Amino acid sequence: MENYKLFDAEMKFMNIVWSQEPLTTRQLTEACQARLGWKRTTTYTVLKKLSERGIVQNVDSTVTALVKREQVQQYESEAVIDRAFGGSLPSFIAAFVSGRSLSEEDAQEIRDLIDQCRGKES
Amino acid sequence: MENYKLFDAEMKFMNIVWSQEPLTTRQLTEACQARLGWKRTTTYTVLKKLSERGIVQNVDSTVTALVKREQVQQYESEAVIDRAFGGSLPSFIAAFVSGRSLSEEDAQEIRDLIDQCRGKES
DNA sequence: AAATGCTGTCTATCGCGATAGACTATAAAT
DNA sequence: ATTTATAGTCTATCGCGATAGACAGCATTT
Repeated sequence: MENYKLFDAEMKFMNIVWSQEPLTTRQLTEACQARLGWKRTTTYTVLKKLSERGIVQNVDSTVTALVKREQVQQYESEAVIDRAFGGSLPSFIAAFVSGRSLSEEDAQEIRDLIDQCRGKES
Repeated sequence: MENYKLFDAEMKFMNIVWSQEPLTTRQLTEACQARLGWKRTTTYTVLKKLSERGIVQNVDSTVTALVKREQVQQYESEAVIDRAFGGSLPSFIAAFVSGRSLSEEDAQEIRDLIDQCRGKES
């Protein structure tokens, strides 16, 4: 638990892990081959790197995530908002929806999130 | 107008340009020195790169942005949501607000954005 | 004219992410 | 025991972002 920053290749890799875990290293290399076009050893290289960082685990050829998708997403959301939006969530949302329209489902879900988030601090 | 992707150093640079434009190259190198610790030539290198990509302009030692902050923000918001949130804005917002609370101003601003975004398509 | 100063470019170094080939270890099959 | 297959590591290459030093062009100053 330190650095949840994932680089592009790592993020693609983790998206596969999260959506299919637990999975064997064999399944993993095959999935990375099929979906990302990676060679077997490339998958192992990334796997090793992420294992050392405590993001995933490989025990007896079974790979599982140690860090939840939500944790990485929390990091990512904060990072981009700091980096390009001066820390403002409304700025981010304004940018995303500009020229785009939301489905009623998404709109409602967002309203709920906002309402639910209010009214629980000093 | 093709690729609005800005790398970290470029984003920091552009944040200075956007917030102070128009500015002379001298002012720019000084601002980058003060705020980013960059040497003069580093600023020029980045400036050149971004000029070639049509992001900024340097005419008679006066630097101005050719691409608006909003355009880059639009790109950034879309990129991160694709990359890590499966294209879902609600997922992004949920991640960002988790464990955090919003000011009433931000909350209201977001509600307005969402409402305003609704009801303008088929 | 020589020296100084400022604008701007060119080239180089460093680190590192992305990718993969060569190789080792071990177990199973013949 | 030897071959074959599978798991995993180590090392290497490539590209490129980040950073900056050396240098050239051109005014202005002395």
